[in-house]
Amino acid sequence: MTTLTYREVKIEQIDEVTWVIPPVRGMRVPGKIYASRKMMESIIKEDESIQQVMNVATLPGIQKYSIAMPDIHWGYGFPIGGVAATDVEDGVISPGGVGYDINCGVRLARTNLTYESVQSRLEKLIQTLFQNVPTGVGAHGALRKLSRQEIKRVLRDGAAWAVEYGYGRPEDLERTEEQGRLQSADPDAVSQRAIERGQDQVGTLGSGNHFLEVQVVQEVYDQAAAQALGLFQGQIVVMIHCGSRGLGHQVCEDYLRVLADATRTYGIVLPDKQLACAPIQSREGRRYLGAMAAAANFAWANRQVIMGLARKSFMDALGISEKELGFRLVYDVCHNIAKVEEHRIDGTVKKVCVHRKGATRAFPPGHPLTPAVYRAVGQPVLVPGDMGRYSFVAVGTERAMEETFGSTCHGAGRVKSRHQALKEGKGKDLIGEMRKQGVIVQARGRRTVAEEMPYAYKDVSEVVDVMHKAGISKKVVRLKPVGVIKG
DNA sequence: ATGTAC
Repeated sequence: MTTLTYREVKIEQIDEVTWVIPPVRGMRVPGKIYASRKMMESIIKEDESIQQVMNVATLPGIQKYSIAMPDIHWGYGFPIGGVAATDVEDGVISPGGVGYDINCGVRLARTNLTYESVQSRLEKLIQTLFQNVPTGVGAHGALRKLSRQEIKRVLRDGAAWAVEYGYGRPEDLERTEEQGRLQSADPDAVSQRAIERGQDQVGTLGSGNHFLEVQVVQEVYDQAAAQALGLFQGQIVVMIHCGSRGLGHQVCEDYLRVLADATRTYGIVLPDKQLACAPIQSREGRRYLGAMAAAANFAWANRQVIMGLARKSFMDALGISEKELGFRLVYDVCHNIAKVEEHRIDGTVKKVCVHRKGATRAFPPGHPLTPAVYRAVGQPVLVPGDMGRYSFVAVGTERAMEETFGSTCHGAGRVKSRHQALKEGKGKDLIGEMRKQGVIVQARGRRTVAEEMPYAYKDVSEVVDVMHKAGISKKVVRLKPVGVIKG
């Protein structure tokens, strides 16, 4: 074991994949980072994210540790790949701890199909998906434009709204984190402008790192868990990664302003303005939590509708029945959210507000919030990688409850900036290169493809392996993309 | 992430 120095602070390695930052300069708790030594060295060099872990540790009411996953990188105020739990009674809530894309998340659907059986018709399938699921920054028009009243129902009911309209089955809800609906949602706390932005965007994918991928189960690490999740080697599955679109973005923007004022009102002293926050029990704090929950519900409805569009695309493109297809939700996780949960701290169960920003809930086998169908194996964890290599499915553990407020990593993390990736991708036939590697890509813009190419990302397997070694989440399967639609 | 700047 060893130490590394960051801005004159000695970061101590406590085991192969865990590092602790001592509480210095106003930190109320230590920092804890999961990473290999190699990763840790590059994290220290790369950006401000270690400083952000330390900044988060100064927040009023923070419990145990300011935590970061191996896919940590710089974000607005809080690092992306960070977890912070604050005491519900005397702690704060911060929009920076959730991020702009409220309930950005991932959903995985399984099918009865094998790669072998669809390989020759894959081109048509990807084209059909691209036609049916609107992609791109301003993507709109998957459904008729919804009235303001209807959007309020989306904000209140989440995924259940979409199921009611035929974009899924009631059992999908049992396989969605929080059953696809936070009851604390307060649609009246969402601005008129945010609602207007959402009216035409339910069922749209968006841009950036958002995607819909047709993938193949490439390797099974845990046969029993894979079977419980309905997964098998060679199987075709669909991964959907997107969030709350313009509506969630507007909610974040609106409340950053509100909470910047609240920070002053309540006399909270912060090392960085971007950590703007308010006591959870304050009027401003409660209102943000209500609006955030409403935006989270919008994101669940969005992913549920997209899944419905994908199901229909499969049936149409392949000319098969619903029964032959066997399209079923495996699970849907949030990557960007703050939620009130119960956790054991110093031997007593306490209500805390867990901010997960670029982190995944990873509840263990037996936990009451792990769906009954997965109670024996643990809550599924979905970790997208890059569009060329692979993504992972894992499950949560008891260790996660003890050490990370039931949380694990969420993705690969960038290794190159968007700008740098764009520069290097210029003049290259990136889509052609992907095709040679067996991945059909359909995208709205060439720029997004360049920004999102595999070389722009770290190897997600290294990230997942760190969390596996730490015992926080357990690998179940690896998924290889064969078709991608993007913004 | 985002009607990529009110």
